[in-house]
Amino acid sequence: MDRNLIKRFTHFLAVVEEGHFGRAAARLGMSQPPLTAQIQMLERALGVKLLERTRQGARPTWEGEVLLPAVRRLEESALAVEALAREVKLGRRELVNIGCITSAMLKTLPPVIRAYRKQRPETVIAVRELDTSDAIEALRRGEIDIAFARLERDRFPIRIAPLATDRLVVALPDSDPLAAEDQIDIAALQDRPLVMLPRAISPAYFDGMVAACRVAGFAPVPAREVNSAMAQLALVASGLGVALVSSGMAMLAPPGVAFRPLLQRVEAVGVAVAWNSERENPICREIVQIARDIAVEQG
Amino acid sequence: MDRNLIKRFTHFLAVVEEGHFGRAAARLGMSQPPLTAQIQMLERALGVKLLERTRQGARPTWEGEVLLPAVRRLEESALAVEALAREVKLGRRELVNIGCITSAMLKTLPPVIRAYRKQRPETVIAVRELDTSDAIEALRRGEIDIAFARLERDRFPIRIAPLATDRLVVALPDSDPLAAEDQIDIAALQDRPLVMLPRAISPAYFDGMVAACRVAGFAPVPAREVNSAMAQLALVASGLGVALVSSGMAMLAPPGVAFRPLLQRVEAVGVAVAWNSERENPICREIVQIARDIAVEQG
DNA sequence: GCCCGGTGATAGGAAAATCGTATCACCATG
DNA sequence: CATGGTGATACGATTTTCCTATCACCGGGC
Repeated sequence: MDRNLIKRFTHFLAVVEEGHFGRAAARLGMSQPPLTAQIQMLERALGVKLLERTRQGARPTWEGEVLLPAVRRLEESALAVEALAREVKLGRRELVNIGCITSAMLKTLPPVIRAYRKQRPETVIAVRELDTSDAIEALRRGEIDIAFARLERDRFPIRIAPLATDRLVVALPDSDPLAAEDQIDIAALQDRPLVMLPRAISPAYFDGMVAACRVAGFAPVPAREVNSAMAQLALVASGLGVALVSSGMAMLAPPGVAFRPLLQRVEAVGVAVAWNSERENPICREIVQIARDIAVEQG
Repeated sequence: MDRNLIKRFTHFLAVVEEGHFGRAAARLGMSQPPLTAQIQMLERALGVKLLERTRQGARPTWEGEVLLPAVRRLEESALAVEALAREVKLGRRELVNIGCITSAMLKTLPPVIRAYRKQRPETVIAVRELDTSDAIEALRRGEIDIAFARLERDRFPIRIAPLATDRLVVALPDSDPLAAEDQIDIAALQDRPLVMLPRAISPAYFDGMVAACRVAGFAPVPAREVNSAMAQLALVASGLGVALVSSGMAMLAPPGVAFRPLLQRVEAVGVAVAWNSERENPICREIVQIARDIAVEQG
């Protein structure tokens, strides 16, 4: 990747938003001619014209329009990093806040909450659905006290207790020929478009899935990326691809989707309960213990 | 924003992933000393030490760990822009970004996508799960082209086409005595703790539910608020309360939860397809038309 | 038709950023 | 003690980015 292009994409966005090279330059704190030069360099590097220039200013070409949403997300990611860095520099809760990934929401969490509630009926329990990476971050910042997420090791100050191993299963459109089989050889997915979650959302899921495909001799080709496990299932139901998902998702019975186990028993990183050791308190300890006990009972 | 920092964040990520300045430099196609310099400039600019240096290489500090997920998202955004630019250059693809609320994810969206795909197999469809308020924002900013959300009227520049009416149903723990009934009088919920979504997430759902309870002579007491429909169901399954949810959620068939219709037919704001009239394009028009046609067929 | 003003593009040079090679400082290991 | 591996420092070269000044083009008004 040519990293010098990254900044230029944000310049492109400024011009689109201002619709005018001069005003965009002012906003970026520079003069107009070098901004023109940067946009032209970007266009040359991509081999695509991104802006139509008129006397009334500039507006995106069709190609520019297609790129725009992704460029916006890049800008927002950069702003998010910047904002987070500011907060980290400054360094700073109640009740028990639990974060939980989608696939643990209906399988792992309810029995834990039921048991905890028997012991501590007066504690307020708040639950948020979060993906693994957001859950880790929320633990660090003290926004949640406990997380149920797909993690395999401690990372100071986050401590974990593994609750279960997990397996990957195939989610298919129920009209798919492969759905007629009881089990599916992972190699059969070689040329199939895969609906995947980005690595950032759940690194363990992503790495486990990539590793399993590689062992079978191919690199998974992401046909689509989506931002949630539910969206993954929706695209499968829409016929846009198949997905390797955790077995926890098979507890849902969404119409249009068939779940099939893999012929190869592909272990995935299971759900663990996690907490921030710097913010450990009796409630945390109790919930963690309950989660462990239940995991042992369930084998 | 200091745009020169963006590239350096991606350098930081490479060092973390390699755990070694030398190997990270090789991966980035540069030599080690300037990489060291770039990281130090980044640390100085942020006023935060991001990496501990040891003889065995480098690993992130606590602060570095906190920033890491956001930096990963930045890197992936950049890769996504690059990948999309490549596709745009080849002129092969059009991209349509769709946002969809959870309850429409498996009921409304798949048939629309299936139909559209028959007409335009070369169009790339990207789907994101968003709640109603986020979907409106994303439409305004042009991050998505189409949204399926719970809306009842236009709000310039957002235009909508209603697709369906909807009804509220009761979600109960399946062991609940009330689950034995075929239909439930809403008044029976008067003293039951309700698991609710905040108004901000879906104003239409909230207002419809509050209105129905008031007609029955009581104000709903939110025992719990959660951030997603999935978390709502998880708390019901955990025995922490009951919920009034849209009938679309019953399609998930989650374990531990029973869905029962209300005795009173309580209409709720249904799912509508929405688009930004300032960014209207042929693809939007086609998808909106397909969604309408399907809604009419389904009655 | 002519003039004017607004827009982005071009030109040339200066400044800043980024880079490379060479070397250093430190530390663990044998 | 010698060696090797790591990141840091030093210095100079190269590349990138920037600025001011000016140009080319075009539409609108008179």
